[in-house]
Amino acid sequence: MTTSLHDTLSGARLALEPLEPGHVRVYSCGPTVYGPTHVGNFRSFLFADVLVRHLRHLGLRVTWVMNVTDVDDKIIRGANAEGVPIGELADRWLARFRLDAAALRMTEPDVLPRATDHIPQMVTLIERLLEGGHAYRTDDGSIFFRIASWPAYGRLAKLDPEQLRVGERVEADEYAKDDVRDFALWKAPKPGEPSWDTAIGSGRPGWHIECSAMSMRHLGESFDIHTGGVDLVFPHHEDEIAQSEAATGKPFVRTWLHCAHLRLDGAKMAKSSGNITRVVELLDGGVSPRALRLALISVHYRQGLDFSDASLDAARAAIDRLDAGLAALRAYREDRPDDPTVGTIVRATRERFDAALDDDLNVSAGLATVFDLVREANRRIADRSMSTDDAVALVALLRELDTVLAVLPEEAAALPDGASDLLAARDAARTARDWPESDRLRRALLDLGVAVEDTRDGQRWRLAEPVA
RNA sequence: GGCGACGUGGUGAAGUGGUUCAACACGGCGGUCUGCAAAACCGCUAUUCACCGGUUCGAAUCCGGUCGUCGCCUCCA
Repeated sequence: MTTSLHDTLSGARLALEPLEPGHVRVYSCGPTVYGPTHVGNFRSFLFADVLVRHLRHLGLRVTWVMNVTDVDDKIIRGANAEGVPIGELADRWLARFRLDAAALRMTEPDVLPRATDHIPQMVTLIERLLEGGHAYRTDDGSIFFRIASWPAYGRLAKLDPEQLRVGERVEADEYAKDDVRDFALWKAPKPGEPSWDTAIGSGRPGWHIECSAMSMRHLGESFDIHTGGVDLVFPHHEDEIAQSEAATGKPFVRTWLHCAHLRLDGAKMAKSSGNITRVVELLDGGVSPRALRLALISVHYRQGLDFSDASLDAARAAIDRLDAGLAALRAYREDRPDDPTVGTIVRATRERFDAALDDDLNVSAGLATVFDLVREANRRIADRSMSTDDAVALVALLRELDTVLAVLPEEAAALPDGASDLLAARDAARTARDWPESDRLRRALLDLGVAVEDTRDGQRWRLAEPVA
């Protein structure tokens, strides 16, 4: 069994062979913290999350680094508008990002490095580029990468450097560039902008250099996997490759993974076009975080995804089915010999699931195995053909697979205050065949967020999710 | 203008040459179970994979063309 992933640079499916056997190093382009993160951003983060979770489920060690861009034009503009330092604005939105990430059950990255904490590493990298003749300084003190010095430029994005259309808006301080296509490594200080005094002069970093500096710092000059949204292919990742490999002379990244866009009303969801849905708005609006997570991960990452209320509703319904199946398994009691087919199902399901994820993260196919498992479990519950221990084994498998998907309810879900008394009272009412009281208590429990269902094993409950 | 991706049922969406190739989920219809409800289970819901032509014993899957949708070439996950 081999994990294979679609690499953007080669355009081919590559078997995952970590540079250090058994240890995979992953870098993901994270948020720019100048405002609330939208669901499109999180599609990109969550696909990396699923990748990391899957590799760990396979038993591999993974070091996952996700950068935080805390200095750029938009942050500076936002901070100036509020009259606060950029650090204050960045801290505020980084905190919000962490809340969103936790709600969506994104794995905590091993390192969440901030650009402003890595100025020395960026400076060192720029010095190496200057020494190697790959960068030059302009009259105002800015430093640019010389694209003409790097013949491989354009390989990732499949763009011919000669054909690059030059943007109409050229900033005044960039007129001094040798070539309009050259990109900024270091920007000379300007009034109203933060600036650092360094060995290469005063100023602030360009956008791309931070990812090269931080990934090298935390993962080494060559590492296994780099992820991001497709819109980062050019120029961001193209520039990262050029500046990194020009500085080190080593291959930068083994496998480039890019996820397709989320679409809203048929068009790409992007801050610049205004058609965005923010995670915090959905959560505040009562959308189930688990349904949102499922909606964002259930479509293959290289496939465009239409985000809508309907897709959330469908995800919510799918979550309900999983919850109900899990609750039914946990409530199941039958004193009988074990069902010999259960062990077979457990092994086959795990194998199919891992194979699906190994196949370029085919989450849809992986989910299909989970739902097949739920149906098999429900069948055995319905005809009472398995033992209590069999049900326990199936719950354990669901929990195991959910270490990758992370959509099942919390293991230690606690009953709201007073609910257990109501459940006991309802149980007594049912024994007395007092149906009006039983129905009244069922409604009362639902008001507390506890859904009760009656079965041969007595009543069983599960926590109702908020409406999606 | 250059480059690239995609087009599967009522909906979302797997599948990329042949043993269930049309998975899985949502929705709908019928049935079983049940004090009621819910959940669940069973059956039905695409003889067909944008359209046309070709390759092949055989294609949703490969090739060519047509139409359509989207993305990148500029900040952007």
